[in-house]
Amino acid sequence: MELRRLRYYVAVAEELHFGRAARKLSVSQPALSQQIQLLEVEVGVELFLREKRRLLRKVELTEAGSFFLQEARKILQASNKAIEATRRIGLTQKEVKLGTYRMMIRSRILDILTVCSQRFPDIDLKIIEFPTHLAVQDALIEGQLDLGVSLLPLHSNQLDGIALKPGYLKVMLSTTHPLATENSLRVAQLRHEKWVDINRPIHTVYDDIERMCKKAGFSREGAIVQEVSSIELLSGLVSLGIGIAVVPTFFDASGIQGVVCKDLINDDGSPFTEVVINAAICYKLLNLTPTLQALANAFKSYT
Amino acid sequence: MELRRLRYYVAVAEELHFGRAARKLSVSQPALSQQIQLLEVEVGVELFLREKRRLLRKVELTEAGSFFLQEARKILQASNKAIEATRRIGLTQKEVKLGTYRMMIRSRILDILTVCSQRFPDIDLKIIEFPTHLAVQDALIEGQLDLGVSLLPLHSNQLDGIALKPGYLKVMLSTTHPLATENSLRVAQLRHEKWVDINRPIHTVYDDIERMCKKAGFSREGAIVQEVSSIELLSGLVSLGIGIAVVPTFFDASGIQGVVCKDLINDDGSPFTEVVINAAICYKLLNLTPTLQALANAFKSYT
DNA sequence: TCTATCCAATAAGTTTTTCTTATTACAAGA
DNA sequence: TCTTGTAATAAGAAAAACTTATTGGATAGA
Repeated sequence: MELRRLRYYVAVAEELHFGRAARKLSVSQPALSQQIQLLEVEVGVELFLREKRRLLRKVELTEAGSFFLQEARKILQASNKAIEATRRIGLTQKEVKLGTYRMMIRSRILDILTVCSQRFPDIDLKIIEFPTHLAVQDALIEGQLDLGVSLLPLHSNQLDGIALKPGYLKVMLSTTHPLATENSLRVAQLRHEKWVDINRPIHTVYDDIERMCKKAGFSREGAIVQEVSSIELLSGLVSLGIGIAVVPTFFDASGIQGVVCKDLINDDGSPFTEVVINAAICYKLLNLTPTLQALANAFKSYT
Repeated sequence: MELRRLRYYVAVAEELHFGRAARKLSVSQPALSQQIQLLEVEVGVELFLREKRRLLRKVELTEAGSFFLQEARKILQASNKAIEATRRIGLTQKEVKLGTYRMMIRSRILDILTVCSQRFPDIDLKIIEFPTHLAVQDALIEGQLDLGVSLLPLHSNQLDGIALKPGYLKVMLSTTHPLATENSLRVAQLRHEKWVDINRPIHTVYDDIERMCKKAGFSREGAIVQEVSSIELLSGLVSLGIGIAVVPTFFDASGIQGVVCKDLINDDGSPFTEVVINAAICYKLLNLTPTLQALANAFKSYT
């Protein structure tokens, strides 16, 4: 038997609904049905009342099923506890230095701190901020850091990393901007705008954006009225109506007063994915311990 | 975390030797090394003392490792107990009728009974013997049986089954036979022998064997001095020197006085696998419950 | 009673994970 | 130094799990 199946089983048994349980597990409904069937065969017993050709459409537990639910919960809990306790005993490294860069989104940093304190309570995570994502990579190579969040590509083969979900671009506008009523925007609709943006030296996709505009028949050259060093500052300028900006899709602007974000779309209405911002959790290969790897994995799945 | 990794871990931690543990688990050594590494990353801690570039080549547990071993044992035990107890509660069917055929090897039947009583102690397994493997299939269709062991192919699409390991042919000789000193035999070496065999109506590969002999330049026609109805009787005749016989490789003749078995090989020395005897655990699709499926799986992996 | 909707099961094909067979690298013993 | 034993690594094969699309049965509303 495998714990995956127990996790799936517990989800279905708690929801009593395959569709909902599947959503909760971020898995498709057929995958879930299959795994539950396999589990039933493994145990050799029907866990859900389904035999009656679903006369009542409700999913219900059999007697054996509800017993098994209790046991499954215990086993899952025991395995989590075992990992935690083992970690506590075996941690060689109590302090981990994680490098971030100025442009990095505050909410991501918060997420990371949260995950760490929950899943690795004995690790003391020190966040060290660098001016640019490249400075993070340098610091990793020089051994000043254990882990770093940076943008791809990595500029040394001493480094490696785990990619996070790729980010695309969205448009940030003042709520009073004429285009703020649109659902989504095509690049061409931005041709006569004033822009604000991040300082070129820190910028990883400046040229990509320029290329994107050229393709749509205009240029931002001369239309960029101000450059700043952080995305938070940028949103300030946008909210004041100084200009519009493009920001990564993973930047959450919902808490920021006076700005709205609009999806960028192609002419056919499909999402615009030509410009990609790839971030990763990276480390120096020589310094990679199981602990750091486990941490990196944990961050990956939560960001 | 997955239980597979825990099982692997316990094996290595008990053996303190990757190679031996791998053999015990019927898995290759690299697979085991990989899974253990993944487990270490998952837990975030080194479980084995390996970092020291193996100055002593011995595999040793870290402190965290031996704690984790205890926990892993507990979890595995709990999951086995959970399945057993759930089975006990949920079993809908206490009696299972399993059909076998006369030619079937006694030791296999014993294996099956053993597995059942160990893994499904609440099930009362009734063995019913039929004259031929075809009679087993008929009885399944008529609903007289829950499961059956039979030879492939299945003669109805109402039936399905799980194939067992394929069997090939080996030669059974009297210990006093001139060829009994050989290590292995080519078909052509048997051209002047007298034969005993199973009754044609029960025989599934009679024609295959005849074809095999023809290929080697002779025929058994006329050289078959007696036909019998069970493989045990057959070995009796062989031990008396009445003739030689071909039997399935999975037939264990080591307990039978006065006979030896020799592998059949091709001219190039490779094993002769042209004639295949395919057995399967089968069932009627309509009557298939999770319990029967679980039983069938259990038998499959033990035979 | 018909139609639309909801839901789990099934089917087919893809992706991910695990496993296998080399091969390597290192230590220890002859 | 050469051989042997052992675990780690690499690369490709096999198995397991997952995806989307479809089916079929059951309910609810027209």
